[in-house]
Amino acid sequence: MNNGESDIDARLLKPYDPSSTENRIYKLWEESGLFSPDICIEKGVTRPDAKPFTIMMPPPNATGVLHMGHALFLSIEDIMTRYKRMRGYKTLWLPGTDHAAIATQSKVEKDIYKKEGKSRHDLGREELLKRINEFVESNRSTMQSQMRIMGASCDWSREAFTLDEKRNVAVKTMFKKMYDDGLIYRGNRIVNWDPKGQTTIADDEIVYEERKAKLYTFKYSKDFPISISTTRPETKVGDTAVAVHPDDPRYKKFIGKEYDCEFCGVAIHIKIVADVAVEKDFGTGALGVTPAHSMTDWEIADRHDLPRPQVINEFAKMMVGDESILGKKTTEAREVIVEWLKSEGLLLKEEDVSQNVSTAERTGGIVEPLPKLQWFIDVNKPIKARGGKTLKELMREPVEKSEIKIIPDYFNKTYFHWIDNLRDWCISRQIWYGHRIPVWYRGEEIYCGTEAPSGENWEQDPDTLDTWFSSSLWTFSTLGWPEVTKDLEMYHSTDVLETGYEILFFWVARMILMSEYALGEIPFHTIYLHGTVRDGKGEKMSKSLGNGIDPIYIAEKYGADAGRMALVVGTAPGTDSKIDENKIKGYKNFSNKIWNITRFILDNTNEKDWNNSTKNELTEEFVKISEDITSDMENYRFHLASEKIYQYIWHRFADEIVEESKEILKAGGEKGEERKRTLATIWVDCLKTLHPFMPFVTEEIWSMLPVEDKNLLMVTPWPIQND
RNA sequence: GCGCGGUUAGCUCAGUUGGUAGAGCGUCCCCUUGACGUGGGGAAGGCCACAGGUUCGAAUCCUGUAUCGCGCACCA
Repeated sequence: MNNGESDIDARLLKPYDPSSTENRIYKLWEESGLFSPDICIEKGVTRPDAKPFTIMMPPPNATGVLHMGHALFLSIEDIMTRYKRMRGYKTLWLPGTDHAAIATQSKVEKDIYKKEGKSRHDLGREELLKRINEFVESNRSTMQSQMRIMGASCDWSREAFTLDEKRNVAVKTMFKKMYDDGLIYRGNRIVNWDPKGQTTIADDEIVYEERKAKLYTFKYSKDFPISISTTRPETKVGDTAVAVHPDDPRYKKFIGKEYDCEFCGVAIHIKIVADVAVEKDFGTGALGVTPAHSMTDWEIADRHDLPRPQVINEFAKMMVGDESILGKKTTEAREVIVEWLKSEGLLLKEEDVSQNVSTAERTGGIVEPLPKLQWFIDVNKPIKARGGKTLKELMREPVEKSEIKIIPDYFNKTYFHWIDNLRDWCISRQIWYGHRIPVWYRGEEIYCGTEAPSGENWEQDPDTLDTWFSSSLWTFSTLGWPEVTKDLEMYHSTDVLETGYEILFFWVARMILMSEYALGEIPFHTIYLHGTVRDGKGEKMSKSLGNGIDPIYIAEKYGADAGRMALVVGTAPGTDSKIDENKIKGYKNFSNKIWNITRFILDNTNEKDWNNSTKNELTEEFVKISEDITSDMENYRFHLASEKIYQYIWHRFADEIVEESKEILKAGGEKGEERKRTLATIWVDCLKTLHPFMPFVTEEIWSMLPVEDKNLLMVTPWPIQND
């Protein structure tokens, strides 16, 4: 080569090959220990008094392998982490996985049933849990190796699992604390019951499906004065009232009256009540109130002190009536009752309507609202230790006061809207996989504690906790709480919570709740919400659709660097994106481009050029760009920062500066010497700036540069060190 | 029903505090130039959904309309 002054690394003579590079580089990083902030201090790359920067990884569900959505969040969080680490922060990105109680158990149950034809009851609690644990362990290690493939620079030494022993201590401690404060109570209340999964589910675990249904209009009996409409006549055997709007002139005269009816062989007692929840214009303007099997009716019953007989059981079968309906499925009973109405001449109208049917997200079962004895968290009870504020207020205030900033900010409104509609949180689940409720019973006695009570004949509550209970403790349970550890003091409150907007409520809001309640501080000051990664057609990628693109396949084919860039460039926070293999290919080409830029510069420079940085128009131009990019990084505009460095490197540095350098270098002389130093100076800073986005190829190139006293690029200071 | 968001080049999308529009991919033409053909040079292509308003000036702010998407609530 022209000067022959430096020996080019043999690797550079071939096109860049990510597959032979990335694994090796990751090993290098991991073996250096520098993902851990402690080691960074030990090795002198971070000052002991540096400010901490902390991200808790949203733990992926232990149900499967990583998909593109995970690849997106891993990329964004790794970008933030690497950037802050290079800025000198005591940087902690703590990884973990979520046991995802219902999702995991139902997956394993399904698999076992398919393979062995056995139900969980055939296996028993112990055996099922053993199987689930095996399944989870194997998934966890798969996911961990996948995160390594993506280049995640997280601190594996602190890795956590929402169902490990330490997290179990945190869960039990929190439960007891809330129980003692009267925030957790056991109550017989209406819940969403999934007859298929045989468990309660949260409001957020319901998926509405639009279906066709028939709306029947009828009277309970011939002498009943008001007709009502329903799509579920079978529930009417559980009616205790008819509600009308207080201002409805048609029904005013009936308010307060009571009637005894014989409805399909069941004696019912109906009181006419006035309630503003009733819409005058819907149906007949009169609502048959079934307190035990409808959420809104339950609330009406609260307001009017109505009895709430349960007429449908946990298997969605009728509990009352004669042999014509007793024990029958609700759908069968419906037909019987409709026939009865017809034969009695009570049916006035039958019309086709479409309605939203509540189904369980995980099992697809039709949700049957039922009264059940369950554990709840009271979100409206004033808490003495928190100045009489309620949990709702504790969730609302930090966002209201901008102590917590949501990016993009239009999610603030969604957040407040959700809080306003929030009801008490049902936290008990009738499944086996999860944190067991730390409550024991003996006759009438009840005991709540982190350990079983002493004495004979105590029986622990068989239920487990909603998986979100344990994940809501994530920002501090990962740091050792309830123990006051050094980590907890150093890294909590954390800095950024990066996650998908779809779990703003399930998870993010509840972390705010728990942190404010237990520690009296915010769990993080910034919430960065990313969108959903969709396929080329704009459909949500899912296993059931079979349209998922495996990020590992992408990493193998194009390199993790290319995949990361494709996911990040131009993807504004909060907006959905489509994955496009062509785009990824483009960034693979970019990897090769910077590979060859390096070859050109190394070909034309000497060791001294790399250790004698210079300052001139070109270097100053890059400083400006670098400052601009730094400002983007500080303001979470990674989609712009990544694009800018890409633009600069390819279309300014390579296309123009390198091109014009060919002439200048040929001419030689002092100008040529200065140009060599310029190229080296700018290129060093380009690699640093690009490193958070494309860590592998930049680290690999860095290792080949004749820069003196260099450390790994991942801990080399960022070009701009002031904000 | 309530709320939120999108509507910008053929496609996918950026556009930070208002200063008459950008990228990637695609298309067309040219270039076997010593870093790279996974490349280089050039070109075409947009009344920034529509209608008003504020402003010296609007893709950007305000009002309304259309349309697509999402969230919540829910019809008993």
